[in-house]
Amino acid sequence: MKEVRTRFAPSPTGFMHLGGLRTALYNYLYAKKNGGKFILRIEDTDQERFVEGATEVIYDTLRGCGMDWDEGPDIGGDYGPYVQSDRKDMYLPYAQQLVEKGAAYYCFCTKEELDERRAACEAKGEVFKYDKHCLNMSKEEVQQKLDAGVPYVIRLNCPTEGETTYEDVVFGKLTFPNDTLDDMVLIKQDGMPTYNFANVVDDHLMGITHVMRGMEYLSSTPKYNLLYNAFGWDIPEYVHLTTVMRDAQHKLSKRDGDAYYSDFIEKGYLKEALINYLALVGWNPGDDREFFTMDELIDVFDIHRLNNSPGIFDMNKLDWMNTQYIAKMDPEKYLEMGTPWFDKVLAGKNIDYKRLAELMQGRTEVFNRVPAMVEFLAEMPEYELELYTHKKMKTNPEVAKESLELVKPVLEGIQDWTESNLHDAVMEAIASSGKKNGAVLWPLRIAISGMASTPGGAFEIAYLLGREETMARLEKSMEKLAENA
RNA sequence: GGCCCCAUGGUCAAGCGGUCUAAGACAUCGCCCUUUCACGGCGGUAACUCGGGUUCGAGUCCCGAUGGGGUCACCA
Repeated sequence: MKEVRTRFAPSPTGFMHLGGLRTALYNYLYAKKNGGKFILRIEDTDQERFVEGATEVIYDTLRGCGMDWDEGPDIGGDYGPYVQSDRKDMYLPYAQQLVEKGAAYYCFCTKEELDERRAACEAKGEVFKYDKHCLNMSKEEVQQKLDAGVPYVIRLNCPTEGETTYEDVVFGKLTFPNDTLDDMVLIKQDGMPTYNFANVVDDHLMGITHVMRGMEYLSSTPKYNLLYNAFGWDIPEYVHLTTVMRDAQHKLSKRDGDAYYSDFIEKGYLKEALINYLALVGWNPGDDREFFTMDELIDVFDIHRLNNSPGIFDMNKLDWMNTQYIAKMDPEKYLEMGTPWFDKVLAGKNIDYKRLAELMQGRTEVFNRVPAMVEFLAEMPEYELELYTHKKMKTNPEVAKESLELVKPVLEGIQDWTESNLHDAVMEAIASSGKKNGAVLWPLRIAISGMASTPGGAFEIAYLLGREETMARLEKSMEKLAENA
């Protein structure tokens, strides 16, 4: 059996779209699953779009996610170069070969002429298709123009009758009427190949066996096949992937800040969670498992379980999955990742980050939500007296006042300000007072945090705050209670 | 608009003619646990787009309608 060779062929835009990342992932998984090769090729035939540092973004993202390529621009390989602009001289001869075979032809129509004809067509509400105007030019006439240096493009000569059928792994048999096929340009006026042409030539030259790409290429694939056939090359297996959507009618988009890998990383999503979730949009293992490491994905990945209907990228589920990954991560790693987020609001506050991290790890959904959750430690927030009212805890401002009066001297008597000392002393006082735990602990926590919910109970918060700050906050809250009594 | 693709709960989805009075997960709701929140546990609400066929039998096959998406560049 032939070695499986897949490829990821992004154009360097400076950003990695999640849809693209998923395409890369599936290509990677399939290659690894079959002991094949995963190739990275940069498609930069459009010189006007060149973006500085864009290839690095691609490298960093793929490597960061654990998708190492076997051949690529930076590491080479037997089929290089792997950057299309470095291969630009390779394409014209292939196009000329097609012209000789009669499968393609020179076209001297100018852009302006074409635009005019296109506009006229649209005005009549018709679909514009190149009319093969230059197809029947005599050989001599063509040569004459070529010799005279008249600018030209080379076009594919598509059939106008019949239909083309091909097989796609996820969509099955696909049939297109030939009269909808446009004579696409193969070589542009500047001598560079078009994306479509370079793609076919490169895929063949690089021995790509499985072409996995977005389904937006579904309807141009018949033209690709025309090319393969004209050259007498083997047609690769096609695996068209559905679109990753934001909702039923929109793709993930740049505008909403939810399209790029970097957007998510900056918000504090873990790349492992992102990859894991992304793998599940449009594919499933056939059983109930949802958590996978890269190696596990390689193990279970099956190209035949790819879905053929578009999937919506569910932020809710991503959040949930991210929460799970964070909860399971190494505590030291959490501390390391969480520290910059703590620093945003707690820098210079002398808070025990290690303890804070322990308390926060199980409550963190996405790191960018961390600062808002811990900010109260830096400064006591303004709060409403209503916070003291909690039916289940059997407390209200009245009860709170009493409870705090009970607890204050106890706290003052604690020598060594540790959580367990705090706990033991206060619990003992509560027990001997005959009060309910909640009726004391809820008010205490409110009094020193000003928050309905905090990343820990009264003792944890008191510990984090330290003795001095805790007592200061407590006294202030007691005054507030007294004033409003 | 032409052509192409798609169609199970709010979302991801299992299902590949009978075992579907349709699995699981997220979200949502309720209860339990608990010094808050969260975690966790238990339970609930919630779907085969519609209409024709084919068949003894259809979520599963066919046709049509509807809805959604894609594509129609000397962009990739």
